[in-house]
Amino acid sequence: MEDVKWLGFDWEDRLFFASDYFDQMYEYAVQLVKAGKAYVDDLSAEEISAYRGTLTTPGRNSPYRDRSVEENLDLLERMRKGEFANGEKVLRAKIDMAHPNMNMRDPVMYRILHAAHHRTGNKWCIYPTYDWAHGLEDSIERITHSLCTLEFENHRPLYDWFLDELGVYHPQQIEFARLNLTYMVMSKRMLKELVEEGYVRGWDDPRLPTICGMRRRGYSPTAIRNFCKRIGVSKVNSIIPFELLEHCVREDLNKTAPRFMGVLHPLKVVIENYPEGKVEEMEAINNPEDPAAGTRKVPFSRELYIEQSDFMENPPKKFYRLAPGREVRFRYAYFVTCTDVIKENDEVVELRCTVDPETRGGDAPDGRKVKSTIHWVSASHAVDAEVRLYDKLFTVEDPAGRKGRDFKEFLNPNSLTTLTSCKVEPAVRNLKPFDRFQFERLGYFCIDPDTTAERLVINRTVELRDTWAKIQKKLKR
RNA sequence: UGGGAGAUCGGCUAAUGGUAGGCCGGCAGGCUCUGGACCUGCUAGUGGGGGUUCGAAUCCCUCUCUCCCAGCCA
Repeated sequence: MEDVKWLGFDWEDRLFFASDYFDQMYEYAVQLVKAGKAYVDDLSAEEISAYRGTLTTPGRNSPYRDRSVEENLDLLERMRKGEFANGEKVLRAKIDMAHPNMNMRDPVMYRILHAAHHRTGNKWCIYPTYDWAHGLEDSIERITHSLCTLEFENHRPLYDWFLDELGVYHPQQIEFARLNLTYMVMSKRMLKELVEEGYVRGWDDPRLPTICGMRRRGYSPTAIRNFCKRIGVSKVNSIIPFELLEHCVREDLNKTAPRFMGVLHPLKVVIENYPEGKVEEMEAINNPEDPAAGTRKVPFSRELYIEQSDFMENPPKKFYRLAPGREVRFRYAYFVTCTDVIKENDEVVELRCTVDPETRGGDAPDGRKVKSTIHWVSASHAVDAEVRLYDKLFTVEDPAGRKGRDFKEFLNPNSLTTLTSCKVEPAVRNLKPFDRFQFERLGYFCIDPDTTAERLVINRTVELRDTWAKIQKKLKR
């Protein structure tokens, strides 16, 4: 309920429980028995199943089907009173054991369950089945339309039958296709399995399509609602590309998320012509899409970190970022030229660079241009953070639809990557759990509730669209 | 093989007898202190066959394919 509210819905004082209608439902059952439309059956569950027939062959009548109204009334009353054990008797609708729709072959209405109910306690030991209760709740609440998913289409004739036989207010049941996402499972049963067997960290694991999971991942209510609007509602069984959801998330977050700088895979940079101990506060725009978001100060100093992937010693043609001898812009700071590369065992461990003091703020007075702008953080001011990167939970588009295969076979072993040596600008430390923001050039992120005074934990919601990654793929081909 | 439901660009979705449109993706270009965002253009579809009609995605017939149903689950 909390999740639904977070999504932006409010049912005001209209929170209803089926169990509030148990008395009324029982009265309705008595009414059907009196009309000769329901009977108490002594058959066991297995026997009922055997008597039901199959999809292509009709069922047989139960030997108890023709009990008198008086006997049925008496038996039902004694079921309610608790005179029988679980499974000993059921109340069934008397419809047609040869009906082509299996749901119409004398469906069970009440079964005996000696169990406490979370709202009615021990008042009842017989409980209505879904098919029996569903239409009654809708009718009692006088709703106009009852929406449900496609698999209940076969149940609509029964929904209609109960209401018509009772002669009560008759809402209309309308079915629609459930939402499916690529590389995901959506069924409660499967999600429960993932949670309970520890394949994910809980119902709010950011890899799950649960509302609390998406919230923890950093998806906004607006994004989720826009997504739902965009995909529409229909009766066609379809699978929506996960990428469309991500698109909607980016679309909203681009407009609303404040920007920060953070380095996921740090590479140390020393600015040789920048004095030791000097610190400058560079002015940065919080959100270029929203001038009202204002600006902030970001400290710049002699020792910085940049992203490892923003430097290449031997850059290919279309690589615009930092390389030996090349000048790029450090966002909101200076034009920086790489003068030297320090390596240990063939691995680049540090860059020596120089700044052009004339370019403070990020523009050259002589009008010269650079091919790219990269992000950075000041080494001495940086805050350490753990960043969790999420990838698709499954390796195939439709893990639930692989006939004869367990969906868990397709779990992506790399759906979670934890980075522990990330360096982020100091202002990020002021954010609260669930706050959403962008690390410039990297993607959208949010503060994970695992964050404590000692530990900053950040979830990556979704990457920015990455044109460079696309070019790289092309180059490989 | 009984019953129910469905089929429109690569994906999703509009058009209910009158110009097959939108979004996402993809491709090409523009712009840019985020290779982001934004802007422009292009791409591409009515499952097959027959019929009714001046005119069919839409109505009729037929075929094909897909999904759901044999819980005292929901």
